[in-house]
Amino acid sequence: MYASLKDVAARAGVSFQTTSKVLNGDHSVVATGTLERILAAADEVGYVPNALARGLVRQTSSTIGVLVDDVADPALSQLVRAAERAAAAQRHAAFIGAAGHGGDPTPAIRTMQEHRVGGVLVVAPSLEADPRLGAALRGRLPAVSVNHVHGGGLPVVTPDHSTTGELAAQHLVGLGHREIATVTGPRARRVVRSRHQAFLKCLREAGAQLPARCVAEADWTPAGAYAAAQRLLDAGPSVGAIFVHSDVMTLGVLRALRDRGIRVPDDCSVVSCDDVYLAPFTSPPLTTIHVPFEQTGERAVGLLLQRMRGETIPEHEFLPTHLVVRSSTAAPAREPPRSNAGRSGRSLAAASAYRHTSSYTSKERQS
Amino acid sequence: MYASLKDVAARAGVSFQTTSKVLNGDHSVVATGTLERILAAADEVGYVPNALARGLVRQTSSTIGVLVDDVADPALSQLVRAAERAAAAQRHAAFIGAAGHGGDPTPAIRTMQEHRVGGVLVVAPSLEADPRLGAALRGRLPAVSVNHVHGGGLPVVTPDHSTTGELAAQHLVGLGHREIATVTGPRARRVVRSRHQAFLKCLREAGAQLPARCVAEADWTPAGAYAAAQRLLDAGPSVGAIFVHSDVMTLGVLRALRDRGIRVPDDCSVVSCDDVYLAPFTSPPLTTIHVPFEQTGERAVGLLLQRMRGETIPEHEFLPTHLVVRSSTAAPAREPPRSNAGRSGRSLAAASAYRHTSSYTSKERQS
DNA sequence: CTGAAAGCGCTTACAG
DNA sequence: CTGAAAGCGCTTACAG
Repeated sequence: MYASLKDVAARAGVSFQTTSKVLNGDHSVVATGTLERILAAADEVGYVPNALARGLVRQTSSTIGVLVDDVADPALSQLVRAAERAAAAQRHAAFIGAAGHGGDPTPAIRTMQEHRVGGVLVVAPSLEADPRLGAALRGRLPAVSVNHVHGGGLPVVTPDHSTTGELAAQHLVGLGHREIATVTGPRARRVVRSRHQAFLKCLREAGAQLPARCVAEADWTPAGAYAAAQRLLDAGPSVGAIFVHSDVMTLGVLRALRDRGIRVPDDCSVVSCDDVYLAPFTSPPLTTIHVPFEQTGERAVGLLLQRMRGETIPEHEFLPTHLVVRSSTAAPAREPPRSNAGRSGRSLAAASAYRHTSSYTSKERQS
Repeated sequence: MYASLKDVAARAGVSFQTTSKVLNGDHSVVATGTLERILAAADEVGYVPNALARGLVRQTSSTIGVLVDDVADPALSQLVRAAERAAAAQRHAAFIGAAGHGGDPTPAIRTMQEHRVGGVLVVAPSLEADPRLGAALRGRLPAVSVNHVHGGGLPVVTPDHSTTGELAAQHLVGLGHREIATVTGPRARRVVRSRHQAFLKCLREAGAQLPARCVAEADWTPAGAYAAAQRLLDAGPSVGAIFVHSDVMTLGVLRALRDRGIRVPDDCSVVSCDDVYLAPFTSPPLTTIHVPFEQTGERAVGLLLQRMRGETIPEHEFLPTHLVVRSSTAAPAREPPRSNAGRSGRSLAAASAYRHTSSYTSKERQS
């Protein structure tokens, strides 16, 4: 079906080896007439080089594998999109392989190995505690991960999760909130612990507290977060602000609040993280910590490609997050009046200290 | 780095050709002792077959390419996820290539060709009018598309878009609405025209009308839909119901309604399409036409794989959609009283005639 | 400036 | 039951 180098060579009247050199850009090697004949012949037969054969002889591959938990996750899909672009920009094709939701990543990695990918990008936070992931990769394949991998030894580039927790706490405290609660992701996750601990620490430093009944764990889904918010609201009636570990979960939290007639931000402020496309369009628009998923994907692939070229790359790299203020947070309304003046003063200062953005990602969609 | 067949053969004390046969499952061909020795040797050296070499000699490939507009689109990413799974289930690895947002799909297809994919799945509605897409594929590579491709000649499997329009119209009319408006996707798109025309036809049959000022076009983004809804509301004050061409756009429409103090569904009903993960968690939860993105992806890959095996497959296949009733639609409230009794009777009948679901997709997410 | 040789890791007839 | 040959489409020294 495809024309081979030999077909091109025959048509140009030269050997296929010479054809190979010319088509690989080594123009210095031939006389002008030959060059043109070869180029024309390649064009005429519609020559498309065979990357399989090339990979075989060069013992190197121009492909990477992207091992991903869930491409349909709004945050991960952004990351994967950026990763694919970065790979394509450096002329690398990307295999996509589903890690399989807490399932066994081994088959997907095995498939990638069979296809002799030059390296793999790991986008599988659900597998951070799975020893099979590191075991399958370590020492076998160049790899870069955007999440921690059990056993270590893999370069990691991630958004700075502790800053995320800090920014959320500072924002809430700065607005004057003291009755604070949080809906976290699964606490088995490092991201969750990083965010939560930094959040906690900041709160303590500001003299606010976070009793156990004000912490509810959820499973990253809106439904799970809905249930978690219910628990929170049942446990203690006076919640002035909630920090939620993802925009998608915030959908569930907002619904729980709405169901009880609690107004956001008048009765309760909500700050979350991620800043995915829906954040500017929830009701009300979300104040959230922007997590640079695109940059993470782009940078991770950049490092992976360096690594594949034999360069040394950093073991760990953090990408900064920042607060985006929209309309889901405000100073608390029904506090004792004595602190009102001071609080609103602080609140203004706090608001202007942060970057204010209301951009949203515009995107095509399907049928 | 990788052990080869020869390494395994040397260790087992047989020829590498015999090793090849055995490792490919042709156990009948050797004596029991040999079989065991080979299997053990392969295991010891950690043999991983080279798919590149195999593909080269077999002149066939166990890969497909997935050409996609935007992996980060909530609907397309669901489809892609299902497609990848279906491919993996049949032992095919998937390359992912971005068509590049209305840009040139040729480079991505070229890369896939270089890697000798066995076929390509097209998930690129934004390119349905681009002649380059069909030109690059037709007659060169087995392909199946989930959207129309300019010039035709490519098997297409899509959700049934005209039914989508019908279901929306029937639901609204059944509830008693007559003052209806719509926010459509870009009218250059076939999906949009199919949905819109069917919607229009159904409305007419029911004696409702849709004047031009009640039709606003948007670009699939929440922001675009927000602006479109503004135009609608500015043009004619009495809008009792809106049909929106996607859940994501509905985010913008709901915000526009909210901004004007129009309550949903009390003052205005909203029905949309897609039924992506956020639909049960908007404010209010969305009544929407469920579009089977997962099945579409799965089925499309199934057909592609058949096609790659040389089987004949249908030119066009439609997958059914269905209405999911949640809380964004209701019978109109402030109609003249004369028609109230009849309407509420109809409204009940209409509601019970449809499938009622409140499921949401639960999913893992990242870091 | 051009060509012939060797070989990447496999599979597939074909012999023995 | 096992092995030797040929060849998939390339690239990379090495000769001329």
